[in-house]
Amino acid sequence: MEKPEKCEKPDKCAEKREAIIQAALELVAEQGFHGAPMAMIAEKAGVGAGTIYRYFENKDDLIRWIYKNVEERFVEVMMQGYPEKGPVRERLVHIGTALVRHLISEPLQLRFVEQFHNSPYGVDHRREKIFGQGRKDVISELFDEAVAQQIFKPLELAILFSLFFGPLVDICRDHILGFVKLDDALIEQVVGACWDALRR
Amino acid sequence: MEKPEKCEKPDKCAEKREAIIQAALELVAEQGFHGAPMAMIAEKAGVGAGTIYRYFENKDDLIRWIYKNVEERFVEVMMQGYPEKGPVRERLVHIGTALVRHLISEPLQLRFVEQFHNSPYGVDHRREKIFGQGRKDVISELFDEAVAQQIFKPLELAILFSLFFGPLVDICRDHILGFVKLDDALIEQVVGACWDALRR
Amino acid sequence: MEKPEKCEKPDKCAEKREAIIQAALELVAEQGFHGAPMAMIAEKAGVGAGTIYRYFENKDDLIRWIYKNVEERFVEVMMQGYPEKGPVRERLVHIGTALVRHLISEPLQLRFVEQFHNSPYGVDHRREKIFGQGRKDVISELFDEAVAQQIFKPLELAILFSLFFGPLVDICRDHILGFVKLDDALIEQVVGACWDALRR
Amino acid sequence: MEKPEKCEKPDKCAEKREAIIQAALELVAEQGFHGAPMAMIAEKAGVGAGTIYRYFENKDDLIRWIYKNVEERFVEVMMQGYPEKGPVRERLVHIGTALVRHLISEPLQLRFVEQFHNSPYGVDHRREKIFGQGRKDVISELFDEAVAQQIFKPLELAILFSLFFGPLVDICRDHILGFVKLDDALIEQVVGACWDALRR
DNA sequence: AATGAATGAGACTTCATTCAT
DNA sequence: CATGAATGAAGTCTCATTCAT
Repeated sequence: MEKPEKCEKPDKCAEKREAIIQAALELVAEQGFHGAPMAMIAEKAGVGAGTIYRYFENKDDLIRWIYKNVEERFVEVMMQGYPEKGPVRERLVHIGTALVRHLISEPLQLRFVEQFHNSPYGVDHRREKIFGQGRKDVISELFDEAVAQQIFKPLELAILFSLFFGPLVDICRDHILGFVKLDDALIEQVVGACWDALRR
Repeated sequence: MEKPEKCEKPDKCAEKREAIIQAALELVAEQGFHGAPMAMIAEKAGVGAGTIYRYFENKDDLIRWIYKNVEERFVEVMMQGYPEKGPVRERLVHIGTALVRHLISEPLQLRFVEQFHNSPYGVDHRREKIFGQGRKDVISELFDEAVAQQIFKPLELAILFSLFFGPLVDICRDHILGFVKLDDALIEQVVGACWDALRR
Repeated sequence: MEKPEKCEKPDKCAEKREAIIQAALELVAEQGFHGAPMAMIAEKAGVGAGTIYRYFENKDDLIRWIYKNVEERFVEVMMQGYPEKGPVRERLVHIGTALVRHLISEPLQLRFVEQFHNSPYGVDHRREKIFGQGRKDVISELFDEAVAQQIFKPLELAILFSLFFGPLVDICRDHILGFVKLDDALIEQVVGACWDALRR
Repeated sequence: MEKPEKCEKPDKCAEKREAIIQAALELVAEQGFHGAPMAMIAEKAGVGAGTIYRYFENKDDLIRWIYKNVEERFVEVMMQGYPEKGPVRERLVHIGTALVRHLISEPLQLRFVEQFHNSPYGVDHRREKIFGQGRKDVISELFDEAVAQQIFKPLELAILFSLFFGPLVDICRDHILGFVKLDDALIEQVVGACWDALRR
């Protein structure tokens, strides 16, 4: 992930960039898009309003960039300690558990992603994700493999993803909002339930 | 679906009300809240800008009213032909199938509801829904019963709901956006998968 | 004061007219012009919004008509029991006392008049009053006479009026708003003070 | 007359602020509140519509700020050259004369204040002025002293103020509107008349 | 490179007035 | 005649973006 703008003092610049991103992330996560005007983001980041435009073309660009980063972070987390050689179930449980643990430890990221999905760009993004499958990622490969081995139900990838990730994200949201209280045991049960949905 | 405003000429009034509701529903569903200014709603409905305010106190009121109605419609649909005396699985499959059929036949309603959930009122609404369980509805009762009979996993209602309804809604969205193509056979499979997630 | 609109059922019409006038008077007096929209006046008067326009050309016309009536009422009150043959002081005290008594017994009329004086028409009205002295009224004659007899200071009528009526109206307003408490004795003192201002 | 908003370039900012204040003062004075929409104020001030909101939170804030300043200016003017040690009559005449001279030289300020007094805030302001007499000002002290020395009639402060200031303001308004023509001699006579109203 | 004051399009809402019923 | 639903111009205020410093 290269920095889209050149900068002579990398440290200083990276700092400001990060401050802007963090401020925008927090505001959008906590107040929604409509509660995150550029002026407020700038103030919270401790920079001038015009400065944001030196790092991002416009508000959309900023938002999209944050989304991309957060999503990549999700993948990183799921790949950390991924038992590449383990059986399908172990690999899937690892992914689900890692994701849930991350989401509830980074509530702002989850809330941001949810805000993003409902917006003009949300749909575009998902379209690109599903159809622009240029590069098969590890998770897609796992699902494909499980289908091929007749461990999973013979369904399209998009559907399998919804069956597995949909409930996990919903339940994490409920945890963050205080509607349910996840602990290690419960996480295991929930991930297990999602596994059941996929299993033949 | 009662008419909250008095009106001397029910026909004419109901027409305009419906036109406003339909216009707002479409615009919000297709463009998001941010793409549905009151002036545009009025124009699409073929009424003057001020006319909306004869039927709804303000924009929030309009949006909430639509949401409430759409949600009630969802429940109605799920309850239509509900096999009250049938086994748990049959009842659950009926609910899931009916919901999916309705959602993909009324794509605007689904998109609207998704937009609504991300907004200042979205969270409040869910909170009230989960904690203000004054009146147990038929669906909650079904789930409670299935847990008591040890047919479902022993999990909280909120979690069971996420496991069952979360993927269904996600997949319907993907169908609407053209990412997957649901037919009767596929619907059955998907609902079956969600059942598997709940089953002990 | 003829009724500007013809009407076949004088009773019914007069009733509606009065209701409209009373409603407008109250609303303007209590909430100011900005708190008295036509729709609210109509509702308070128990008539349709459009009905007002059968009796008055527009809002300005309504307001002006009320003002004219209220002002005429003031004159009537001051002329009631007016000691035409009495000495100047007695006549003036009668006028002042009668006015004060009326104003504090009809707070709405006072408040309305004050609202009226500050408005686009307020100035026009005063201009006409001062320069369009076509018909000398009794009060102007009294002041002229008092000046001629060298009882009053040799000042213009407009100034003498301000010296006498200005404080009286102000003090009545303060009474209505609860800032001072007028009783018969105090009224006498205040009118006496205003007399002192005029006296040579 | 402190600047309530911070600004890095005092000169430029103060200029715009002043332009906005002057524009609002003129429009309100000449056309009333109803004739002074924010867009018109902005245009007259030669700034963008949104700019006003960098200096004032909202329209009320702008109006109140102007009023406060104008009122303070009135007090300043009356206190300039105030003969603190002189006899009561001299002090009072100074106050009255200074006020009248100022009002007729700054007709916009007088008209503005009169507009202000008739408005939702007008009454509140007067109430606070009369009852919230936390800090006795010089003028109140003068009146209190004159009552104590039995120079003035034994009346409440609010009444004495109405007797003295009421006619002065009214007459200044008439001068501004061209109904009377004040000169030094006439001012002296009028102030003298108001003194007579107070004197025992 | 950074700032933040300035901008003005556009959002929501109100209300005097009209006109079909 | 009376009604009140409908209208749309106009009001207040917000905010993404620009640009002089």
